[in-house]
Amino acid sequence: MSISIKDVAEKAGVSVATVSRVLSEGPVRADTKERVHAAIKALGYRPNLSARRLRTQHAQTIGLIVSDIRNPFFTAVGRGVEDAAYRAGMRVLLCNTDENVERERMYLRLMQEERVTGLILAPTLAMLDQLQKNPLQFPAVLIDRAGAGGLYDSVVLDNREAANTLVEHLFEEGYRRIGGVFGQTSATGLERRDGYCASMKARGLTPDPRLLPPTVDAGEKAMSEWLAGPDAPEAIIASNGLLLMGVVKAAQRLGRAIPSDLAVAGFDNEDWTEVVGPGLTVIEQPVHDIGRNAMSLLFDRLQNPGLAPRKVVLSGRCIVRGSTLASKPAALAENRSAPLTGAAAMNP
Amino acid sequence: MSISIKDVAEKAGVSVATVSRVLSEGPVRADTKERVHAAIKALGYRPNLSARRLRTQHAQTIGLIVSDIRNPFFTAVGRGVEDAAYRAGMRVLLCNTDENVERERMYLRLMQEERVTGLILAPTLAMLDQLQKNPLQFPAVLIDRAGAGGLYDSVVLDNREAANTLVEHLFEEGYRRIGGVFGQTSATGLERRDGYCASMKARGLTPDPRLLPPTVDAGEKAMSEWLAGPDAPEAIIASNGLLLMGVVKAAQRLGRAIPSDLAVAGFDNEDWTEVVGPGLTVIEQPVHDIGRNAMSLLFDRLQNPGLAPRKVVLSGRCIVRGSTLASKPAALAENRSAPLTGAAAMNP
DNA sequence: ATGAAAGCGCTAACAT
DNA sequence: ATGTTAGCGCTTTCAT
Repeated sequence: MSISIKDVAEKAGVSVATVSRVLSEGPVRADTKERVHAAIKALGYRPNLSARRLRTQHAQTIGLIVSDIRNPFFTAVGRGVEDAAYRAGMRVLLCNTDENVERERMYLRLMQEERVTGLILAPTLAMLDQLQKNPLQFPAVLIDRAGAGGLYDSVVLDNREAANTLVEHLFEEGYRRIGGVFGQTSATGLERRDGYCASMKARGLTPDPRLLPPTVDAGEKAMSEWLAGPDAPEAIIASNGLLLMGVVKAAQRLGRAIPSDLAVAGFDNEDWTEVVGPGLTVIEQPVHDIGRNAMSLLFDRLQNPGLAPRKVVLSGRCIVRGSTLASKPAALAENRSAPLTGAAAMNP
Repeated sequence: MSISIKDVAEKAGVSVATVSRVLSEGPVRADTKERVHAAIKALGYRPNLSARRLRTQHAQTIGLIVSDIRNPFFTAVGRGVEDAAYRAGMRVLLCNTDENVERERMYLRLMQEERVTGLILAPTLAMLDQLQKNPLQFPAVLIDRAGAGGLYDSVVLDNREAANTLVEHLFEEGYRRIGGVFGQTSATGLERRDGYCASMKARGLTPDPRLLPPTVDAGEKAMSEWLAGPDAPEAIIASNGLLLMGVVKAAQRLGRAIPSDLAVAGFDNEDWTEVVGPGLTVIEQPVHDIGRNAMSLLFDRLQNPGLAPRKVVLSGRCIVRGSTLASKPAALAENRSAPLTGAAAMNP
């Protein structure tokens, strides 16, 4: 049993109410306040947050559920959330679902049992669906992956635009057979795929998107097979940093030079994308802003629960590096304009 | 106000005690149990963890305080901890101090206010000191950075051995002017520095260690100046993944080729170290094991508080890649054996 | 300015 | 097997 407010009250010769007032900076005479502080120090008293929360019905806690803590995108977003939360005197409860709906459900339950003040959530596709049917009991903001739904506040990237930017850039550099690997567990992965497909078609090219688990290993495995086959692309787009890493690993393993054998572009401007090979062309997401915006939407909603759901759409910034800047013979470039299906047809 | 056990009891026509028994799988008749479950479902009841914790005096919570969540080493350790915790029915409270003693103290206070069951902590140097003077009120396990102190259980890498392994490897490859950058905020950084210095001296070489804040930027800045100066090393050791990244960035910025202009070795086998340049030689830490071992020590202590503090020392594995494998003329190698101070002296 | 007392939601004796 | 009740540590009326 640890030291309670009662022990402090006894030691200071006052009532528990007075101690409580001292703790909450209430009206207390200076000398009694001093006596109480002395007692607190002498006993090493620390308030019990469980008791306080139970009494006040105020958790002062923001839940943050992300799908993969190993993904630097989410750690960066987390920092944004944390900074804003602590400025507001709130704690952050960080949970990691591993893109696993089971765990996601478990953590959502936990959040409810903790009676969190609000929640910031990067849901899987499956969860996104459930959230529309069974709305949450507390204010929530969706990040990174909001889908179309209109029940929740959200802050996302303009994924279609960003994917289009990458396709456009590759097209202008002369690439035609442009493939793409996309995370299959998130609305974001799908949106980037859609943007890619639309952009390809708009240029008269045949899209070749592959949906994968958003992990390094899945990316490497899929790309290894793809690159070794007859329908190998001459440029590839990866929908997040983990898949991008997988692509690079596969290219290296197969001895494909970047960009001369394979041009590479992707999402997430992580440190390593700058130093690998000739540098990787990426869409940089305003990671910290995503976190901050999410908190800001959340606080607005806490103050005014009646607000209509808002969607904040941020833009990515395309950082062009050497991985997409092959300068090659025009002849080869000509060759490239053959539609992707042409080559694919060679492989019945 | 949310739904409480009382509402459920009323709806099911039983007492709150019975509901509580149902929740804790106590002895309840099958049909009443069913009625209670029905009521729970109908009302969407979820237990209030604050109340439960207050009553049971059992937080069922493991605190985890790390110094930098952006460092993949710590996210990986975190996963190990989380896995073990959830298997034991415990929650993890993850906090991130940014190597900032202020925040570290704040979080330590928070842990106490949450009345955590136990704590896993990667302390800064300054905190390590305080921990010896003012012991914590609850069981704690130090990870990554334990220093010499004997008050706490700890699980660490054999840092001196690992640093020696790197020096030895570089020496055998013919490098003589071997510099090192080490994190200045952790016992681990200092131990690796000491191991490096001892190993250098044992080979008749003059060590040139630099202590830095353990960040990419600090590493890049320091190395840029170092490499541009007259006492530039021909090989460099970096004491963690962030500094290692800084070294690589600096080398690239200055147009130094790896390994022909600068050999590079470091700690932490992150994905990117495999794909950058010729691949980076690194010490791989058993990251997941560190987390798991920490939890295991913690649980042992919870069951038996009287145990004497134990220190688990794990070994790193040296992964040799191209960044340290320059094959160069013997003449150059001869040149290299000139003591580092010789060159340094040219710069008064 | 301070104290007495109720009660937040829950569990665990102790009754029945 | 089930109900009654005390109390975990705290805040917050309501008195004084």
